Amino acid sequence: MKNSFKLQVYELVKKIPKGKVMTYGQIAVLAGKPKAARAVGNALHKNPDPKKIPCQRVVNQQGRVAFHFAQGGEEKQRELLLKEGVKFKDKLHVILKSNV
DNA sequence: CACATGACTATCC
DNA sequence: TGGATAGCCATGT
Repeated sequence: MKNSFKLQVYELVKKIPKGKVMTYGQIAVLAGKPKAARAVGNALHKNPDPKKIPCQRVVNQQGRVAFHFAQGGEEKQRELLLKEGVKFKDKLHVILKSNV
């Protein structure tokens, strides 16, 4: 296994542009498995390179951030994302799309 | 190889 | 609208 599904997830996550966030489902689709959102989260859960993988830019369908389990400073990451241009609806909820 | 686990999503009540 | 349940997929033991 050289190109495991999770490896693709890492690549996709690392390719997330600054000031933007991706949902697990979206990443799963890009990886080729629209239903593998769980596997995506699992892949990030292993997170071999949390310093290189902006898992904080990866949120769930609700827009809820997941870095609660990531590098440990959720508030710090929140400010970091805010600096990048990511707007937060709430402390743990980012604005994915203005779908009102 | 089979079972158990997990940072999800969609559907139902 | 919100909580609970079921379904799907990959990884690790």
